Amino acid sequence: MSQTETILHALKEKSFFNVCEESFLESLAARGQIIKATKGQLLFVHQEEAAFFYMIMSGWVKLFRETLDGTQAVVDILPSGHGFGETSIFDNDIYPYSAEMAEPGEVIRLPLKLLKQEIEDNPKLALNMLSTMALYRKQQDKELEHRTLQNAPQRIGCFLLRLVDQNQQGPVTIHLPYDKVLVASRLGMQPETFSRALSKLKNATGIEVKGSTIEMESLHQLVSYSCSACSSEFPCKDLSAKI
Amino acid sequence: MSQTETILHALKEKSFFNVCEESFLESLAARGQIIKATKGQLLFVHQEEAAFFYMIMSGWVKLFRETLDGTQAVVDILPSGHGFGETSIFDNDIYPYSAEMAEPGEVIRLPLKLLKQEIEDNPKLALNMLSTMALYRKQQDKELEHRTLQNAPQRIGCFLLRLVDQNQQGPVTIHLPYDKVLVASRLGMQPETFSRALSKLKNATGIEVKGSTIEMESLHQLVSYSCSACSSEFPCKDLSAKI
DNA sequence: CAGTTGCCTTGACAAATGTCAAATTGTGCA
DNA sequence: TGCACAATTTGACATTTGTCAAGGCAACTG
Repeated sequence: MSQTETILHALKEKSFFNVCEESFLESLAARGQIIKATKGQLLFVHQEEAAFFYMIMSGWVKLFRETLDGTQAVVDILPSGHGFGETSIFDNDIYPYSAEMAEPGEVIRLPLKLLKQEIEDNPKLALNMLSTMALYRKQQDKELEHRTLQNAPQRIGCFLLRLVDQNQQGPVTIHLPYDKVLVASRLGMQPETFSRALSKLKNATGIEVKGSTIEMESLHQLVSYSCSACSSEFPCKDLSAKI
Repeated sequence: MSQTETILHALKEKSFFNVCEESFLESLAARGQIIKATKGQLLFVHQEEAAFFYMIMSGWVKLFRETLDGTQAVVDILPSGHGFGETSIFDNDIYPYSAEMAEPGEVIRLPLKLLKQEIEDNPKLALNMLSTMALYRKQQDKELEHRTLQNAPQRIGCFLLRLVDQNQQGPVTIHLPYDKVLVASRLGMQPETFSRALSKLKNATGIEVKGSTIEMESLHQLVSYSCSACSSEFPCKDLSAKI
């Protein structure tokens, strides 16, 4: 399969684009590039002029901002299937954060101008984008709430719950999707705090921690520990916002 | 002026609606209500079905969520001129937070269905809404960043800077727009922490604090203290996102 | 297999923030 | 004016989180 065909295939998989003509997707795919990126590779930098938006084929992407002295605030860590960088269309074509590969993988790079034009020309796509942004906004609101209401062990518990099918009964095994250091930054805490908070969570809920694998009798233990400090009842209905 | 005329006038003032036909605004206004609300009055509750969106005529509105035990997380505190509740259109017609008057005032209540229909029918309005949401999202991202990178005194300094014209030279006087308790909650800290953090800020930057009035020789003192722990350089270009 | 490296954990301590109670100040009203 | 009430500040202390340094563990390399 040619690179363009691969991209076209990926675009068609996204329900976000299911309101677009085939011809548009073809011209978009023709102008796209697949980028194989190593761990830590920078994709773009905060405040830079935004010429592309991205879709993740594999690996994890960290979105972050940093101060002059290099301290980072992680905005999000996105999995395969997600898109990012597209909001710059409505923000003066400036990236609102930096992006780098947190785990090696491949991303598709697509010209933002084409998407912008299509959103202006195709009202249905604009509506899709509104839905996407509303969902993402809700998630970020919840993130902020968690930083206010939940302490470190509770945030970890909530993070774990979001990794699994929340309706499953009985024993559960969870694998951390990436480095503990990265999880820590994702949750807005230091690696040391993460390590200690995970121990506390273990003592409080009886979960088993072996390296990056976590096991428990049932989700219930985590739920009562973490969700009590959250405004949403379990099960959490928030899905991931995807482009 | 009749109530409907008052509402129509308010709608026409918003650039958000400048892409709409007069006839739409008239029918929207005809279905609107002006609500005079006392301090603390609840406008709607988190998770409730969303039938209306709102525009603030006067007073301040607090958006928040709370856990079962009543602990609150303040999402935002909005000034006169702002709209809220409209994102429910893209979120299953459910309010993503509760809203109450933080200071007495008047709000306009408008049927969400009409707006929803118009956004679906009028692509330009959809684009306006995308811009609004992108701006709001950026602000919330920055809020999250601040909670991560700035300590309490720095967050207060940043809050103060956002209250004034950032380009003015020389002496500056700032009035806190609402209760210190409310400012504290807006910044995600306890009232006691706010009080002490304000003292620290005073010692660190030499600002003068008299009740809810704050004076300083120049903004520069605040800038170097607060903006060093932020990813954006001063002056901050972020305006308020308004419907 | 030993050495190296990176990731993670632990200890010791410091700093920031929260909690509870009490003191103080400010404000509106009788 | 002076009381009553709300808002704010302060003190004392607990808890949480950060910081720096050291140690342990596991994977990788030569």
